Amino acid sequence: MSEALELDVGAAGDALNKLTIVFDRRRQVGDQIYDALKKSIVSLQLPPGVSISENRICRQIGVSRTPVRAAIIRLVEDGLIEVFPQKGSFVAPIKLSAVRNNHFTRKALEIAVLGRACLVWTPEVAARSRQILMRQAAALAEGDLERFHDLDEAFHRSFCSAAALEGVWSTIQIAKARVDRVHRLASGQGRLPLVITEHGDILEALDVGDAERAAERLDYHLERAPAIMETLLGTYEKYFVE
Amino acid sequence: MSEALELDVGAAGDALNKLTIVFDRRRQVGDQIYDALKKSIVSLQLPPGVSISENRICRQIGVSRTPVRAAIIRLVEDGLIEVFPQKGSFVAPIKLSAVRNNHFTRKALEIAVLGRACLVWTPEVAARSRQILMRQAAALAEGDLERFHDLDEAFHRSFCSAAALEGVWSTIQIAKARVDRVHRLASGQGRLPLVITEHGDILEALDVGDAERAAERLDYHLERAPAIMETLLGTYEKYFVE
DNA sequence: TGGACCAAACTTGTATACTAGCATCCATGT
DNA sequence: ACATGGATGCTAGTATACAAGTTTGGTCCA
Repeated sequence: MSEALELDVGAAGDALNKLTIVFDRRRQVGDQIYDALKKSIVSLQLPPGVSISENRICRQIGVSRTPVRAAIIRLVEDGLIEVFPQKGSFVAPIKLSAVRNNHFTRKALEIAVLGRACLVWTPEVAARSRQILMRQAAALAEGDLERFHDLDEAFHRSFCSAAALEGVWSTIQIAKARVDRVHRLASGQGRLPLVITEHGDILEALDVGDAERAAERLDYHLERAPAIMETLLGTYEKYFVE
Repeated sequence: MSEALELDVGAAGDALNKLTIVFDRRRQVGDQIYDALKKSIVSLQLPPGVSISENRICRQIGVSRTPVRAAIIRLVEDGLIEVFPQKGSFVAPIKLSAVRNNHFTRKALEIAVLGRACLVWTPEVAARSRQILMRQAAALAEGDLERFHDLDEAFHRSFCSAAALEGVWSTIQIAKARVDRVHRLASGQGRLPLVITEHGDILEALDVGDAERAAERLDYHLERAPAIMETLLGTYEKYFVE
């Protein structure tokens, strides 16, 4: 049993951003709010600076403040929301220093995982990654950006599965969440087809067992977003700090 | 203004574990409870399996359930507490798979950071790390284990400062928290003086600019705890799962 | 003595009420 | 006109009350 609710989260004076939450009574309310808010923030549907008033949100989706607060606590931990006691809670700006640090973190971990994956790279696991890549290409062709990003995540995650290091993914995911908004901004530049190409390059290197080249290709792939970021600083000045 | 309170957190039937919280009215209650609980869990003062009843804790330290819940939410995120709805909350057992994954994570990140630190290794930053090491040796000589572990953390963290990657430390810290209990168990084996030696080895390699050897020494240093863990599985069987 | 059942005492999840700090705006006084 | 002070309504932090499910322990009966 589930019901759809619509959440208006527009900041005063800003354009209204609508966030739809489909409630599933079996899952805890707090978890669902967390997922919905996180997705909206990472996808920039809730841009940096927007007010996340506990009262307004809980009124609009018809629950109490308690589960909303639980979700916000976790999002603060994720670095996606900033809370100023007695003043308000806001979608965190994109901190340049945090982007640098978490980009480093993500790259170091993904490259390390890739090294392990290369050691156990078999046609079976290769097929799994390649299938995700093909679905990602299809999503791009259909213009389904949300699915594109979901499959992008699945692709990178597949190396963790291959290396039997699934638990490392949760850490990568946290670092990734802190830099993903930059990727989203960068993806507005029509470079999405290159993502498919670069993913393919990584798989090719793995297929021939060239760990070094695979790592180099992954490095290159991940390094392009920060480079593009520099060019975005002017356009989206409001989103960034430091 | 602050006041000291004592918290009995003994599980039914177990020996009582006392946790003292010194409240500082300027800081938020939830944050202080989080710090206190985290420290007690990581230090094994609150061993795996112990019940963390929200009601009992909030009654004993004289606050409401709300800030206690806030702390628990964050500790769940850290993997240190498990919550079973309508059943109870307990100090999480040490999951072998999680230890493996987070050990991998921590090692990959610390080695990557060390590589960067080596590039900018100057006598000044070397002196900072070496001073921490000396204080750690002093803490060991005095038998102050708590300070020993605090300074151990400071030592590892100093490489992040040196590499201007302070933000990476927060990620390392999370992974570290998930494996630290193993280190604590292993430290009961009288190998603490070796920690000082190994830390010194890393600094020596950095001093001569040998990045590869520094990484190798760090790898060796971090790798010994999991090795010892195998021998502890029998003794502390109750603490582990999977 | 053993088993079944029920009640009471727990657990966490959620809702509501209250507190204290901060911002804004309007009224008042100079 | 301008500055100041205060009422008002916002914020998050904390406290309390209620709901719903689980465990436990004891009692009653066979």
